[in-house]
Amino acid sequence: MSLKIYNTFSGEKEVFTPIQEDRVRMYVCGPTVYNRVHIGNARPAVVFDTLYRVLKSLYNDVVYARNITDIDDKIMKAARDNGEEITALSQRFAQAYFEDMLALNTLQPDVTPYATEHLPEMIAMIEALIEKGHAYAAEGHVLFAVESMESYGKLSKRSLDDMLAGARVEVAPYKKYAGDFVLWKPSSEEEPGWDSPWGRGRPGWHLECSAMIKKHLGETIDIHGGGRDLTFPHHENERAQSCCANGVDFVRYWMHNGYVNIDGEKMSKSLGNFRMVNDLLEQYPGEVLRFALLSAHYRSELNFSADLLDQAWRTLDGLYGALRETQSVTASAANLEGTAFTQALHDDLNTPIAISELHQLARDLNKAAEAEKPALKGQLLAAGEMLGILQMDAEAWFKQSRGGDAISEEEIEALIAERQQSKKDKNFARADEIREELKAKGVVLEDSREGTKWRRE
RNA sequence: GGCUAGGUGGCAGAGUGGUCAUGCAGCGGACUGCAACUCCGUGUACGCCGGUUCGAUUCCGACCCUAGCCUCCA
Repeated sequence: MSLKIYNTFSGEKEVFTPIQEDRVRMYVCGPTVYNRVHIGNARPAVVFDTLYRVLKSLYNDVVYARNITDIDDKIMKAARDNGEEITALSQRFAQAYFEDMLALNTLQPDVTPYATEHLPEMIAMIEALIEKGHAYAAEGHVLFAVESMESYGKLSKRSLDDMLAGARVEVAPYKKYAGDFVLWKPSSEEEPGWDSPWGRGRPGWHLECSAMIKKHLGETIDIHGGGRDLTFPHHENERAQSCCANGVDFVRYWMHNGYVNIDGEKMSKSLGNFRMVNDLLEQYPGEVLRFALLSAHYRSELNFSADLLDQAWRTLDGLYGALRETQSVTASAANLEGTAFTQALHDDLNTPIAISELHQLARDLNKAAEAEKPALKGQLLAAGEMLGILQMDAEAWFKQSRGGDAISEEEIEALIAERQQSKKDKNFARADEIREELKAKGVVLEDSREGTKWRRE
């Protein structure tokens, strides 16, 4: 048993070894709360939630932190546009985020730190950086001097020269070097701000994660995750701040998930081609969204479409079908250790392979002799739990609404009863008529020895 | 321009130097009053051109194409 993780820093798949035995500290970048989140934002939440489940199955002491960025220029702008208090707006969208993520069956992280609650820690970190010669104050700003760090750029694999050669940004006059980034910036009267040794102002974006990681997880953590687009500049800068301020290694394993694309293009707030989780949840169960996100390997790009979601839904139907057929079977406790399913997840979280094993388990369960069913059902449920799926009551899964104004359960049951009588009377014409009538309303009937089951589709 | 990924069957999506991914859809069969579910069977797939090799989708090189980062961004 050994978990392997692809480390962005080394560019290789590595055997995962925690700093301390049986103890793992993981941090994942959470949302900036100025908007509902889109499905692309949901991907890291789902991916690292799955990793969290795997880690918990392997280690006793796992702490997972995911932050809320509640101070940011975009939040300030949104609040101004709405004529709303910043805190009211950020709290509203933080709450919305929690609801969306809950719908995707993500477990609650152990720690959810807020940027605005860590100003003293951030200011202390800046002071340490200035003291050690890695930062300087200029015109109310404090900047990180990237040239002061020899390995700056190593995470994102770029050299300062390359970056400046391709730079499309005007260099602010207070910067000593074009690549320097902001640790602290001044706030005007109407802007939110905190008192600091450099005047009233607010922190740069990267600083909060550095400060919160140090406070909640320690100076060196095991895993730091987030979307691929955070590699640079966000994580590169976090790394610079933390390494230089603390003088020790910052992160052992850096993990980055690929994008969710729409029509082959990255989905992003700035492109305006995003699909909001909240909107999608009106048409699809959260479990379908989650499954769709796990259907590709986390480092691959995932092309998002209605077709993808429909396929995900049908696939889950198939898996739930096996559970529905064995509803009377009591699942026995399962040990997934050493199974192909577990091996797949331990191989850099290969969820597509893990899912293919789920299909194998479902097929085995469908074919199994009675005596073998409890064990197989237990395995299927345990594997599903590791992926955060298949935990719903199977009957309820098939009866849940699939959007639109649906026929009620009472009406369905009444028609099924009528059909049952028609069949008894050998009135198959009427029986078929009812089948067709229900099918037109999105209800499929399945006859079996035990009676008639139905599901929406 | 610099840097980084990637191009797999109708679709989604793994993987590998030499019988098989897997799923959805399709087709054939079993089952069924009819269906559905389920089960069984079924597919000339690996961007293009060279090279290495007994053998390459998998290794090497060139080329074409796509996406991403270099600016807020999961």
